[in-house]
Amino acid sequence: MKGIKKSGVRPRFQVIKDSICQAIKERIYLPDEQIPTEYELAKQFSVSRMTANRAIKELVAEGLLVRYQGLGTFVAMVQAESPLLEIRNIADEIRGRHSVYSNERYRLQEVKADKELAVQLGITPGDPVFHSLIVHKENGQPLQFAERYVNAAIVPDYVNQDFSVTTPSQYLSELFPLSEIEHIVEAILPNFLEQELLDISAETPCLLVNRRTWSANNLISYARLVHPGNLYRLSSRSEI
Amino acid sequence: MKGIKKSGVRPRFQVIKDSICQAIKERIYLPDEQIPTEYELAKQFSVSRMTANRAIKELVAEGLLVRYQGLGTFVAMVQAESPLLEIRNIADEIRGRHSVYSNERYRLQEVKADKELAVQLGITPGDPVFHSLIVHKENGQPLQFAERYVNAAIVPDYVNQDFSVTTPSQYLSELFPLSEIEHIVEAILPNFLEQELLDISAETPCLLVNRRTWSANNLISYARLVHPGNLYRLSSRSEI
DNA sequence: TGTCTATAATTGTATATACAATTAAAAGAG
DNA sequence: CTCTTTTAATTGTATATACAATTATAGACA
Repeated sequence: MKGIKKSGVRPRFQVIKDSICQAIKERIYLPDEQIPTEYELAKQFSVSRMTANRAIKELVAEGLLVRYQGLGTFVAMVQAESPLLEIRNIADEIRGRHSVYSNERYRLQEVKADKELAVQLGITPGDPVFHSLIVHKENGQPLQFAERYVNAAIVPDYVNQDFSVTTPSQYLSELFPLSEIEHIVEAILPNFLEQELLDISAETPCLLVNRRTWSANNLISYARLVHPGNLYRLSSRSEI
Repeated sequence: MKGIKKSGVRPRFQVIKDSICQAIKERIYLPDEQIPTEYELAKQFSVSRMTANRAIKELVAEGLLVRYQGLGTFVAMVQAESPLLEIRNIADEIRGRHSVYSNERYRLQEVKADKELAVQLGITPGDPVFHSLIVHKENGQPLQFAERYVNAAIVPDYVNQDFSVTTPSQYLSELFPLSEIEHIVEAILPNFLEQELLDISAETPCLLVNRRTWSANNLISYARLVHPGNLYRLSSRSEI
């Protein structure tokens, strides 16, 4: 009969994973410390480099390790520190609270990308982009300053749309189905325009959500969503 | 700085992943439908079976596909994108990799819960809690002000631990395996103590991560993690 | 008919090898 | 000394190959 030993045999890559996990847990490998290279692990466990590579690659995916090409593999600095956040459409969020949603649209025009914007959109400074600016309000109180830049080379007709009948995100999602989305959250103080439109003081800290969207590997848009810190939070609660 | 769209060549396994992703998205492959076998994909994309295997294995890890040995690979039934995004600290990218970690511990003592803390921990004002305060630093620069309150009624020995050999999170996670976790992120201006310990001005906006943890329906701890907004960001990037 | 068996299909694991890409450090040039 | 170039170390990707494990099914057999 074969197959009996199967239940007892752990795959070799799993043995390596377990060993590294335990070493991290027992603080034999400390945070940010370099662990043995693939070559060394392969020798140590008498496996091929590919098998050691698989073990490490999976641990990286699980967040226990980080690795840098040319440098090595290191124990992740912050274990289990990554929150899950829900970033929702602001209008839905406001309506979900049974509040009155409204907005004010301030601009929709073609501009030339400055240096920073060019970096964000992966284009060349001076390239044309479409710029729109909307302030979303809850019960008349400004809750989000939403500035969006769209790559004009990819979406040339964006500026000609009538966004009173459709919405920018609706228009974009139909023509350019979302393939990838990036959010970066940071804390800032509002600039003058943001102070004015959000009706807040210069000392009110704000949550800034930077959002970039891709469609079929094209970087379509970059949005800057500014929220007054005293009115808006990102939260999540999850079972493990 | 990379991490932006790889402009040059896309790895072959990535091309296969993209192709399958898109086919799922466009409902060319329907939920529960079998997709081509590794052998067929390898032939179709003119790659080795190992490369096709990698593409599929990663899509399985991402939840788009499920596979059964001996049967085949199928489109996952639940394509329900949770709006929850896993957000990770990208302090590494901001600071670069030449970092030396250190921390300073300021307190570990039993205190009585005030009204606000009692609300957070679901206890009665005056109940005992353990309070610890650590400032995490890299290259001597303060990066996180971490204030943690632990319910003393549930974890009575917390204050007696020697946290130079173990860590608070390690101790807690072993005795009280995490069952639920809540994060609330907001933007604040630092109070005087935070300014001092983080070595920032009163005008530096900060990201505050409020974290509460549960174990077996007991509210174990409440942590207040304050990060200077210019050094700390939360980021997520996900394929759809 | 019902049950066991062999087989084909498919995924799972493992190896040896090769070359590319990235990084830090050493070596060299001025 | 400073700047540039080269080199070594390490991870990233890719291939060809082999055999193991699992599953459904077709076929053999009683």
